[in-house]
Amino acid sequence: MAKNLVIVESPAKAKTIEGFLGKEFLVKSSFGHVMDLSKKNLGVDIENDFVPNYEISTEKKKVVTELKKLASEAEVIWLASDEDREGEAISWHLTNALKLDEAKTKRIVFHEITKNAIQNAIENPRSIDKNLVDAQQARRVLDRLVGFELSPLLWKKVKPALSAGRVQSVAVRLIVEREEEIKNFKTESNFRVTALFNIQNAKGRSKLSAEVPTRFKSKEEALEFIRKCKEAGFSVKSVETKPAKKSPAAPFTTSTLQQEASRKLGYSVANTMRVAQQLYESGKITYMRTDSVNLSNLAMGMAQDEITSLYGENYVQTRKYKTKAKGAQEAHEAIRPTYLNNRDIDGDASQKKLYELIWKRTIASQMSDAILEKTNVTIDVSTAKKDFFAKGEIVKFDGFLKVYMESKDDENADEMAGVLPPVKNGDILNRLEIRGEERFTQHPPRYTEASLVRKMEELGIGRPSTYAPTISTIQKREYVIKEDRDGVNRKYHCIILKDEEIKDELKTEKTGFEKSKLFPTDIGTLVNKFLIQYFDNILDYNFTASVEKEFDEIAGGKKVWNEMIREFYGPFHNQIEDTLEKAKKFSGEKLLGVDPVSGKNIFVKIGRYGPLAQMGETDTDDKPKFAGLKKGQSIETVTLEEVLELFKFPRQVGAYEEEEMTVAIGRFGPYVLHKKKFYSLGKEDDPVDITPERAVEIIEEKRKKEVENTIKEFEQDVKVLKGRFGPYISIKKKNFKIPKDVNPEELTLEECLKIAEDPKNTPKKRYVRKKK
DNA sequence: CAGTGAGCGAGCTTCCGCTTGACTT
Repeated sequence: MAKNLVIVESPAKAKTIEGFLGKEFLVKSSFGHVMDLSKKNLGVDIENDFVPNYEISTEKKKVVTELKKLASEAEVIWLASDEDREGEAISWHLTNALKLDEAKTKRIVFHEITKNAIQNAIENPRSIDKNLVDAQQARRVLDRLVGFELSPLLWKKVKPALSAGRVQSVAVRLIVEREEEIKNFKTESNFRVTALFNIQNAKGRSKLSAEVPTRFKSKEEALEFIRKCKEAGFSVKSVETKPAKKSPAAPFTTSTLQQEASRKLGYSVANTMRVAQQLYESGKITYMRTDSVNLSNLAMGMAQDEITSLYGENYVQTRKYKTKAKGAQEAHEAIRPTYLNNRDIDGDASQKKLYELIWKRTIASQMSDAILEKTNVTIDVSTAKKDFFAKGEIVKFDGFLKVYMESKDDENADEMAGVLPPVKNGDILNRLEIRGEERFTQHPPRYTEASLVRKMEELGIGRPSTYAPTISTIQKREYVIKEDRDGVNRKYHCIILKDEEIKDELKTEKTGFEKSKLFPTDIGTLVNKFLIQYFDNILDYNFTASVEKEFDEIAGGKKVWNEMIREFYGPFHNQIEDTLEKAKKFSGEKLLGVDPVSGKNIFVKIGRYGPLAQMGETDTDDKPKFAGLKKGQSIETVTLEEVLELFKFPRQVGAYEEEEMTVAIGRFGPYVLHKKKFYSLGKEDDPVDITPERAVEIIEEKRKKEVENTIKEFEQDVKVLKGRFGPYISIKKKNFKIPKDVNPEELTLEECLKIAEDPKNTPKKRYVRKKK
């Protein structure tokens, strides 16, 4: 029996550490928090100093039982959860849940998983820092109070099953406000004049491209300048060179890994985390949920060796990076390969790609600066005051650029200047072509998942472990949708001077194309408007920062946690009560126009099931007619014509097999109804003008699929079917799983009925959210 | 998945952070 029980948060970490500690130590994991506020109710006793009602989380009962048993058998229990607010609380909850004897219990912390660090920790135990625990309790209780009082208010005033919280509501706000900025953005155009020159000097003949650094406000101004260029002579007025350097980016944190994997590999935030988890579990990288840019001395040594052997000593420049993130807790190392001499790994393609990215970023972070030389050439135009400029950049020493270059969100923000041909003062240039192109100002970019994470980190909102879940929550609640949008064609003017001729052309370019961007939905916009109107203090971008400051004071022993909560809750709860009383139902109703046939008003608004159109008033005797908006339509942009189309459903499209086919638009999109069965229309089908032939085709397609998915069919209501999770038995629309040792091909009717009777094969009545 | 929408009212939804598998129709 082991004398010592060490408890860490993650099982992968437990495995590693056990190797360092030897036989006397058993290392186990708590799998994160084991206790949390009661899920059934508020979980906080408002009347009684906000005493939290903690429960052992249902999914943690098993591990708690096991740890309790092991703890009772051990002589010393070492609580080795992370050294941050949450980690301290985990240790404290463990002492309570496992009923640990204080005399036998020691709290230890380490920042890196090395033998030295861990042995050092064992030699320097401490006790649980109750102030830090209290800071966590304040954080937890505040989030619960905000979430569980705001959400029910939304159910009453806006729509059921909505949610609000300190983090998610601000994330939605960012996206809604960015969309407003874009809507209000006035595009302006100006003219950019560029030139291509021929240059002949002692060093030979070459080409040089240059541009006028200031833009021309109008076509006339650009044209006037280009006319002058037609008669002008061009010569080099000055050549300036100056040294410059570039430094590598810091090693990855969760947030920067998500951003780079998104830009360079096109991964979603959730995908990045899934793949990183796999790499972590197989021991290939260090922990992937971290806000630290710090590398251990061990890692820096490994990097130094690897860089020396691959590129030579002059490429090594070890560096310690400092975090810039607000509220960083730095309980872990930066994300890096466990062994830096492994340049590639075994694994699937996505693991290999992500690993390579992490390897490059880590190695580059310990490499020399790149030494550059920047050159600016000014070209005089003999007939005009304005000059042309050419910018060049040469790499004198590549340094870290040999391995890795961080990418940017805005691809054309910083165009890499190329290499310039050799030029000197007084060189004469011959113009080949001069162009004046109309350019447009651009609205601020929409957020991607990854750029939203970066913004949240900048505001100190959310933690590495919650970035991905938060982004998924706001999409699940349908506050925000991630999608592509087609661009539109835009005409622009282009003036070209070639030889002695000036041409004015009208060209076309595609603009506004969006790929995997976050757009607010009608519901997101409405909920945000409601929250801003009544709870601007909670939605304030600085709310988290200001409560964090108070949590720090609690952690420092300068404040008592439930007094802080009391000061917050009093006014907050009054706000809730006030809003409950004063705010009317918030539906975002908008009068769109009048139905030309009936003369009734047509409104659009948010209903119980989402955006809808309404014909007629609700407060008259005549019942109004309703129609849900189609997917992709929005209250903001839908037109009267489009809404009138919606009221044409359900419509008959003809008969098939002597029964009517009806097309309508339901909760899950347009469908054909035939013999009481539903057939969803395809993406390319337009329900307005679908032909009877196409409707029949859709019906037949689905029937064919059903046949393909049927393994066996007994009586009409007893079937063995192929599903998403393998074969199953369907009896009168109820589904039953097939035991593993049964071959579904060989099932008989009696066996099926018998399986259906066995209670362990019946589907669990688990609550499943209807929203995807 | 299920094809609604007024109003009535029962009974449901909900937060953030720390961790992974078990399980789904």
